[in-house]
Amino acid sequence: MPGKVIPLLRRVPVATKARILDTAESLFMEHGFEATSLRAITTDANVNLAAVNYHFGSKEELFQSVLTRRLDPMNQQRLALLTQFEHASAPEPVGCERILTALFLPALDLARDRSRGGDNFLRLLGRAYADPAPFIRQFLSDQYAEMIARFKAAFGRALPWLPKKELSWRLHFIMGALSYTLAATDALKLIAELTPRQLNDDAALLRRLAPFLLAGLQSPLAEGLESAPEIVREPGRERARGRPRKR
Amino acid sequence: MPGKVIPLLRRVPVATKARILDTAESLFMEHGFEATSLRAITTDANVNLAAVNYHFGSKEELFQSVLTRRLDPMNQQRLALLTQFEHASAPEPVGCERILTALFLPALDLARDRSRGGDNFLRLLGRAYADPAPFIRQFLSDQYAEMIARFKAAFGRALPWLPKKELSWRLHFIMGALSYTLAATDALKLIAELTPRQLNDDAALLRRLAPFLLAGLQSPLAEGLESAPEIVREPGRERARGRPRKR
DNA sequence: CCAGAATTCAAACGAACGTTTAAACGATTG
DNA sequence: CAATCGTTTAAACGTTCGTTTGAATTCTGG
Repeated sequence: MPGKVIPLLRRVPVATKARILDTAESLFMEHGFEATSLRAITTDANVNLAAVNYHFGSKEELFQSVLTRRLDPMNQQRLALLTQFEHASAPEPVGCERILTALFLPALDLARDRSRGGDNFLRLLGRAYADPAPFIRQFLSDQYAEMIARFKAAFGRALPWLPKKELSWRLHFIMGALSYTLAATDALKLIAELTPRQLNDDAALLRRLAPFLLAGLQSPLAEGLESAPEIVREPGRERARGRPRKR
Repeated sequence: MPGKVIPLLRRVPVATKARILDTAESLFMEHGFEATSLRAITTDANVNLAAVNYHFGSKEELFQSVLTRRLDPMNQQRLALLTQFEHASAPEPVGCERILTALFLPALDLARDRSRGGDNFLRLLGRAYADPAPFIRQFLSDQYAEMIARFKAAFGRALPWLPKKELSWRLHFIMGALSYTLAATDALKLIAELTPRQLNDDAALLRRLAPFLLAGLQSPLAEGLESAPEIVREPGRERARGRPRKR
């Protein structure tokens, strides 16, 4: 085992590495981590099978590289934007809407940019969130830790009346809705009569999602669900209370 | 190929099938579909390796059986509850809150019932939503089609001022937040200082989620995100506009 | 221009996968 | 009891997987 090599600036290998990253991003997006083989990636990228292990070490490290390449700059943008807003509104705390904007805008920006993976990458990211593989969960936690902490603090200042615990919940819901919405755009076509173009337009999607989540975030504290009136256990059997249905 | 056999009521085989289902549910929950091998399932269930193919036909059909066993009754409960509410409030349309209750209560009921898989199953379901495998997506679409249509119509009557398209989006967000929240409860521990007990209590989770989504659902129509003030491309570099920060 | 490092390449490795097979088993039935 | 049918069993099948190897090749610095 000769150890990992740090390639200086050369011509060809850069192209190989980049081609692997692009192809891997596309295939991971389409089939998920487990179901995407290194052979499929290297074949599509027109590189040798061993190239992945040579340049990245392992399949897992390749996956992390695919994520980091886009995720790291995006989270940096989010933090920079939040900082910018904080300076602008100081000493007043930044409003919820602008915090949400700082969270969503970089994602929206990425979704629009085809040269940075466009919609595909965000979908891959959304799926990674729900992936059971421990190395993926650990990786995402590390990548997100700083950003989440900063945004949580900002929300806390914007919603001072909200208990810390409740804020945690709501932030959890926001990240969940964001991730899922990006990941599963084609799973629930049945919900919408949206045109296919609209369904794949993550930018429009994010613009719709933000006000929805803003309302939930700012909603007053409420008590829980009403208790069950009576759970009907037998499926299909419709109890004919009140006027019976004809036929 | 002697064709699939319909087992009449016998003693032992029922136990085998049930043991496979229970074990598969647990393992699929923990590692996902692809990463769970039939060998792991059959070993843990103390049955022969060939038992899965004998009783279910294939690994995919086993997975569908695992889902159907819980999902079908739950969706039937949802529909029955909605029907019940509709009868109770007729001729007035059912309010949003009660529709949401009809959607969440059966899930909450399932989460509480350890004998029906408890939290585990809902987490498995949430992950299935984001799974790229076509057979899973197709299966979920079929299973959910009727229920989604009924609930969408109900929401449409409760929110008559909302354009159909906007309603589709919001319903999409609701299902997304619900699925993701159930699936990824341990992925984002960093968001919350919730005790581990609370994190695994899907019932409490659903009770928190419902009011949050209700607020978003009922929110007035809004225009999109504010346009970008300026995306900062360089990470880390903080531009000192306005008063410069000390230090 | 040549020594040496970096990269590519074809081939193979061992392990794990889902599925199939054919025989053995065990309870039910005529 | 013998025949039968559903079930279980152990073994094997053919594939595919991620990774490793060692030689060939390409590029680079002195």
